[in-house]
Amino acid sequence: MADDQLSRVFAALADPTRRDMVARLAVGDATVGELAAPYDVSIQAVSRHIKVLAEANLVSQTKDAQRRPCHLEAEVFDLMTKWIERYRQQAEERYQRLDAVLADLQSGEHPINRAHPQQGAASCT
Amino acid sequence: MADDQLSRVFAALADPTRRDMVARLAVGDATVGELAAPYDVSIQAVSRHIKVLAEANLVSQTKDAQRRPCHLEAEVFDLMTKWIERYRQQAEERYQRLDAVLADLQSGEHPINRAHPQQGAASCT
DNA sequence: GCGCTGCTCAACCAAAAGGTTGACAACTGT
DNA sequence: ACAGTTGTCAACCTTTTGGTTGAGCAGCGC
Repeated sequence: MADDQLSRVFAALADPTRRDMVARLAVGDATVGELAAPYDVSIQAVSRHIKVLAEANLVSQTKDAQRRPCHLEAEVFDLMTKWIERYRQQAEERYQRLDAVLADLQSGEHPINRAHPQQGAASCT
Repeated sequence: MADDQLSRVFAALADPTRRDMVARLAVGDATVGELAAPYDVSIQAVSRHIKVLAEANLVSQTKDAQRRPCHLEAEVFDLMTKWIERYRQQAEERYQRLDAVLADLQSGEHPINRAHPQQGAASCT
């Protein structure tokens, strides 16, 4: 995995166990032990999962005696959403442009030489 | 990596090279060779990156003579966005509920026994 | 002070990811 | 028909990941 923020976030969420933990933390903070309970892996393994989530800034841990309550940091989600939204929109726009071209062709105005705006030539703005 | 859809998508996007390819495909379809050009890895490596993206249903490939043009399938983004949105909202709601509790405490009405809706007890609906 | 609880660190292991090179399949164009 | 282009598959290697167990640190309660 590369060590940039976005890669860490995606990689952290690529594991179903970790996604599950995020889901649990969304309803309320929980200690390491509480988080570990539902799974039949060692508590050390869970501790490491949490570490991965923490390094992706998806959760933060505070101190409460021996306990280390975990808290979900929802802001990082924005980073992902922004990335996703960007390319989704771009792809959609491109799709609509394609539709326009096809419609144009149908109307028979410029019969040839417009169907292949090959790769990049279409990057308006 | 686990083999469920969501895991595959997140894992696929955890690699900056693959994210980069998605970005390029958002502006327009491209062949394997075209996609490989900017990177100084073998074309086989790129081919495999594409395979990963394809298995995550993020791209599809068609045939054009020897070429295999890649096309971005933006729909899968919805899957991620939905997952993210769900837990972001849940976390936000929880945050607001906490605010309400704090305000309640401030007003001095129920001074004790409401500050710890411990883990899960707060799961309304 | 001492033992228990809660968690993390370290060493180790198996499996997976990501890269390489070499072979080769499929299609083009002459 | 044959050479060249484009892409994939297979074998191999190294690094990372996710799990294990054992040791140990820190804080609480008695």
